[in-house]
Amino acid sequence: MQGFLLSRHVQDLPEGLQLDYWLATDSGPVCVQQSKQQRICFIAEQQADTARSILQQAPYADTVWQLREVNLSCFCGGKAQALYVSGEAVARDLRQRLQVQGVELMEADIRPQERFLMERFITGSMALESLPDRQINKRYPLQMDGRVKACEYVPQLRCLSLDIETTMDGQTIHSIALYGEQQGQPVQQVWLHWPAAKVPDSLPDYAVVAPNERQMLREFVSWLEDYDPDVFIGWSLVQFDFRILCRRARELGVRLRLGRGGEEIRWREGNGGRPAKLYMPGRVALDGIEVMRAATWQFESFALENVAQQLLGRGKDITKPHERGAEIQRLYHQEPANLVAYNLEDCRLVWDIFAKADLLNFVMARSQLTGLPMDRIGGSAQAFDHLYLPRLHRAGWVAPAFASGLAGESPGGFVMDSLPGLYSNVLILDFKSLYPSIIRSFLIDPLGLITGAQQEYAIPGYKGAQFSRTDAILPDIIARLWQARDAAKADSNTPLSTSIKIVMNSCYGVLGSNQCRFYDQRLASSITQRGHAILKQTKALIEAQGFKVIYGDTDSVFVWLGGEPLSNQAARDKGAEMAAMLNTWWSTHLQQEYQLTSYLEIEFETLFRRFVMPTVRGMDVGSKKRYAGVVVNPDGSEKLLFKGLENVRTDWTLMARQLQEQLYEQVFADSPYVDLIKSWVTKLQDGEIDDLLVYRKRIRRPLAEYQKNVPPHVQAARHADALLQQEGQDARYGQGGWIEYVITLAGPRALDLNDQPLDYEHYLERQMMPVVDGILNLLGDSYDNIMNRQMSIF
DNA sequence: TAGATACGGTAGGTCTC
DNA sequence: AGACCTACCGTAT
Repeated sequence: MQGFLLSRHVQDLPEGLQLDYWLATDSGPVCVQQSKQQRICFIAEQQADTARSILQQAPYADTVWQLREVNLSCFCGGKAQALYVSGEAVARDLRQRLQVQGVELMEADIRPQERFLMERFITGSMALESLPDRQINKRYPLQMDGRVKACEYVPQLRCLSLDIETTMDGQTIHSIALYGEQQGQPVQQVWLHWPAAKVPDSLPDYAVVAPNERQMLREFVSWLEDYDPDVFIGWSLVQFDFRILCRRARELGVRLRLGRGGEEIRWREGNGGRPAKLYMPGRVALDGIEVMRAATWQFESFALENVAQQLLGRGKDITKPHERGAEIQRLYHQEPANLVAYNLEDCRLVWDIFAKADLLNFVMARSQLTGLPMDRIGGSAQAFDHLYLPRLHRAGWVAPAFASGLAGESPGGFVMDSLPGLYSNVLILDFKSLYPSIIRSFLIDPLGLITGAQQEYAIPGYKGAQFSRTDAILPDIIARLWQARDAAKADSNTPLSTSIKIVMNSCYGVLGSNQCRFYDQRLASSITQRGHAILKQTKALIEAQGFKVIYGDTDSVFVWLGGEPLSNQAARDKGAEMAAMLNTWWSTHLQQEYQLTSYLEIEFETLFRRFVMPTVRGMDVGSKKRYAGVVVNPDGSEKLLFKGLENVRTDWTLMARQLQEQLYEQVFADSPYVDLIKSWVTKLQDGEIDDLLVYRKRIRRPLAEYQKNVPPHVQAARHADALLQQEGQDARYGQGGWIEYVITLAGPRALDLNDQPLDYEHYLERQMMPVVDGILNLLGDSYDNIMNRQMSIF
């Protein structure tokens, strides 16, 4: 029997730790328990005697813990001893006692439910060697203390989209909606509470009316027990819907026994800015926003209506955020049938977004790769540990304590000085997954760094590092991921290849973070500085062939093919030829210089028919991280591309962004641009484009924290909140958030509270002029020149 | 319990003449 | 008034 891990838990029982794993299998949910488990950490043998005496002085029976010699070495030299403790609370206390006395603990942060899995190389799924022979919660099969092992298994999960509507203060729940699909048929249900005497007769057939909120919650829970979903999805699902459901259930005395073991679910505030957590054994709650971020989706706003609009091309009925709350109240009281429909539609939007972006498969692939729980977002360091530690142990080593590597900063990517100008025929060549390929080629590895230091025939890194040719672990992990990604690509399995790419790239991120247990300046620098050298050498090789490299950032070079007219095909051929030459060169070079196999892989990626590299504003030096061009796709179609420029910046007005797009289009087509600019100026001054003059910016801190200077968006927010308070309404921006504002003759004002005239002069000088001059200066022209403005000082 | 650095631009605020 | 510095935000990779 094979199962996919839905959740994992540890219980502190008198006879030892019990690990609970809930699995989804082909025959439904199954619980696997492992009893009498222990918490493990390691202590260097030099500190073992000290540790032993501290442990003996602690008020616990010495059967609760054991300190034993094991055949493992520490990074600091010498052997390690393992400390086993058979209780979580005791372990916590003992760790505390040891640490205050200066005993350094290794791997003490690894939770037992994860350690059990990782030491068996189990990530997302496990195989049971014997069938479950008892039951839990009088319903689900339970296997106790059976043997389990790693496997690759991905089931169909039973998924439901959940959304609630509440009063504006979130104190009362009006309605709860669920949407799912089963065998292609929709499963939809909305609960609404409404006085029995006046139940409207026009409600849709999926609506269930309860006489009060308490009864509504009870019916909701009982329906769920019956339907028995594996996964809940939603929008701000844990942070909003489940928080309110949990609180409201407690207040009304309804037990939300939605854990599959019959547990009442619990909501826990996330500390330190992390998302809130839900305790719900046997089920998973996935927040669409977090999952999309993890899958590197980017939107100007993650508001459901915006993401739905962008991705599905359809949005919600009620769109204005400030009016939404009030509209829901009105619907509830006056048009309950529409509230029900609206509530369900939100569920369906989330469902459709998950389907369209293949989010569930992404989350499952990621879990299968890293061993992280499905609802654990981020967690790169934990994923790294899950893959690395068991292999390190097999090699006979224990991971170091935190911050024991060589401290110090390490540079990031190398960004070339750019050569500004307007070009034809520019290519981007870039290294595919550069940092992973460096790790793989140069055998960059935490263990290899330790053992390589003593070895004669090692590979040189940076900052004095030497890497072993024989002991590396990470390069193997990368190699496996790399092959899996190639296979996923060949299968067109996008969610899998995306998650592999993310996991591969996060390996550098983890090693480069000084919070990481393996952090060592030499490790991070041996990756990034090698990248610098590779990029510089690549540039030199291309220029030796007579082409000019006009820019490059971290893993890419921008090559100008020269002023001669060139067909797209000819340019493409040059790109492919150049990439082939470089790959061969690197392969030969690594072999000859280091006797290493090169996994570096440069690709011809983009052809620009026209290209602009701007200067830093008001200067002659070329800009970095800002450019634009006309991309020619392989099928011959063309597309305007902007990077870093105002056009892609959400904190610039739509006027500036649209003008930039149109202006660059004209310039790339060698068409006249004067009329275009003049007409924008006229439209602005005639008040025809006031709706394009809105700034939108995040207030990233609580409003009161802006002390040293008060930027315009904060001024607008403060003014707005003061006004709202005066009128007895709730302040909006106290805790930060987003604000839309305009610049008026009286200063910055929140958009929807403004009654002042707009400051067109500001928009001309601060939005239009920079955008226009950004490209015209390269052509020897300027905004002032076009508008015949005198350059006089007075 | 935690992936990184590099860069550009606006506007506010301070210092200097 | 202008030079210079800093805070803040969003972005590229």
